[in-house]
Amino acid sequence: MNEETWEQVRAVVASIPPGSVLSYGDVAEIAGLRSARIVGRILAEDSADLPWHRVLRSNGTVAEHLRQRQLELLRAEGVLADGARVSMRRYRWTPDEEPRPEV
DNA sequence: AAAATGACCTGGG
DNA sequence: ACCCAGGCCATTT
Repeated sequence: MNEETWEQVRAVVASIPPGSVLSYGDVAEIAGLRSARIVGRILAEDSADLPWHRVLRSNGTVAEHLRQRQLELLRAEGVLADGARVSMRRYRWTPDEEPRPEV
């Protein structure tokens, strides 16, 4: 894993504002990578000082072993999950977006 | 060197 | 909702 992409990915994740989320694939795309797996791998390795909970699967679910923790952290900033699934429609972040329309 | 393993994604039936 | 196939790619067996 080269140093550069590692920092790229971290920078992208760090830039996600509270109350919004991105998928692993989104992060990969923004960071200029071709694989979402790499993003997951980097976060798995070291996510200590990042808002890692704002990154989830493209379908709004999260990995089993993180489910409790991640949804709780998201709930704390206003991102509500319907059961095990977060609505990407509502919370997905795009850098230029305006206030989201209701439901 | 070859195969398995992930905090993954997309498209199809 | 379900299952499956194929793509993805660094790291570890």
